[in-house]
Amino acid sequence: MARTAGSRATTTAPRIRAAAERLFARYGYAAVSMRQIAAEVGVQVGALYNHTADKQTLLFDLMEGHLNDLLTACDAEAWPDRPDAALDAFVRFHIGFHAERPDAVFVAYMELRNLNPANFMRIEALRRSYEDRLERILADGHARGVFSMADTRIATLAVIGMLTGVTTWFRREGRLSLSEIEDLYCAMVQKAVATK
Amino acid sequence: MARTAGSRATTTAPRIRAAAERLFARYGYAAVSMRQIAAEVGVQVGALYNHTADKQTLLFDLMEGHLNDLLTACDAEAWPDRPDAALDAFVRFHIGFHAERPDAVFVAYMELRNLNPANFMRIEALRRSYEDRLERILADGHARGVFSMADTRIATLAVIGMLTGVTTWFRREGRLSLSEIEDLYCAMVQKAVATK
DNA sequence: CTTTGTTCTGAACATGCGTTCAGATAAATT
DNA sequence: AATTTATCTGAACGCATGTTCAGAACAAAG
Repeated sequence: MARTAGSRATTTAPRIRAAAERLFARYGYAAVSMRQIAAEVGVQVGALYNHTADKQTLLFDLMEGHLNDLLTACDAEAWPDRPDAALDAFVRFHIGFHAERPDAVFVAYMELRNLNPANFMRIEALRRSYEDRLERILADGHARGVFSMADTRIATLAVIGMLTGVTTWFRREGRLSLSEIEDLYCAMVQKAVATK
Repeated sequence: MARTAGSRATTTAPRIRAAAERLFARYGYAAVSMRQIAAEVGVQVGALYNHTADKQTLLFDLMEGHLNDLLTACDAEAWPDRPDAALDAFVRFHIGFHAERPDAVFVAYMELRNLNPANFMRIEALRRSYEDRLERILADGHARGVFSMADTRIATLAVIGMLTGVTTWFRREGRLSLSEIEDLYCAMVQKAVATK
């Protein structure tokens, strides 16, 4: 037997990515073998190499894809002009976007050390670019006297950290709905950076 | 050749743990081999098994040791009675303690998925126990009318997330000193949970 | 219906893995 | 000084790893 009926790259390639994302998120990049990914897709190991150069590239493509999706979705939002409204929008966007793709988020945040230096730098640049969008909102609010924080960069990191934490414990069946959680975080973030 | 001069368990065992912690933090548990750890210690692979049952136990012992240190240090602090002062103390304690041992923190937060279920439950219980110490401060402040947050549990998770984020970017040679960072976070955390 | 190009299988490659163990050597105890 | 115990070396175990490749099977194009 060789090639089976109905096999096509446009089908197989995304299935490989999906399987890799699931497995990397669950067990970690280094702990997952190409054979496990192949088995999940229902294909022999060798076939993977028709769709990816190697395991490292597979990881990088997942991360880059996720961060590109994030930036694209972020730029597609309708951002209010008022800084406090924009900050609310950012909090809701971040929590919502991340809650929808926990596996991608997990991989993008946990597997950085498994990237080679060149790939690491590219991913870091994308992440920094995302953080900058929040930093701009905070800096704008500060300039217009709506927010008051001693250090805008640290405030950015603090808010990102606070929001990203949600991904580690949020469960759809949990006590609170996503929009309730968004409300709570909006309130806390606003107070944290508000003018006294 | 066999056993070399000056070899003793009281020396070797901690060196194994230290090497494992460093390597696990840098490359991840699954990506590090027992042979790498042995080479770092300056010993043959087989010798590791005089000091640890297996690789999994080595990981678990590192995590458990770190969390026990954390809880012990936390309980040894002199906690002010006033909730706002206690919260400040917690912020400073958390940031300071974690900044001193970045490798242990990294391992304890990133390698949870490499624990077997029984070990995972024990580590999670320790972590939850630490979170409870913050939650008690917040709940106390809420009861005494000093703090005001819609949901104490979520506020706990938000603060922990915010503080833990520091570990991912803090560098001793960075723009701000640790105590400056503690000051900034104290201010933001206090505002986030303050009565309006 | 033949040709062309794509995508698969199945097997192989060298290398590395966690773990075990017999035997050697050093330290501790008597 | 002799004996016991702890700790190490060096080699081996079976198995898994990422990657490659020849050849087979399919889909699409002419």
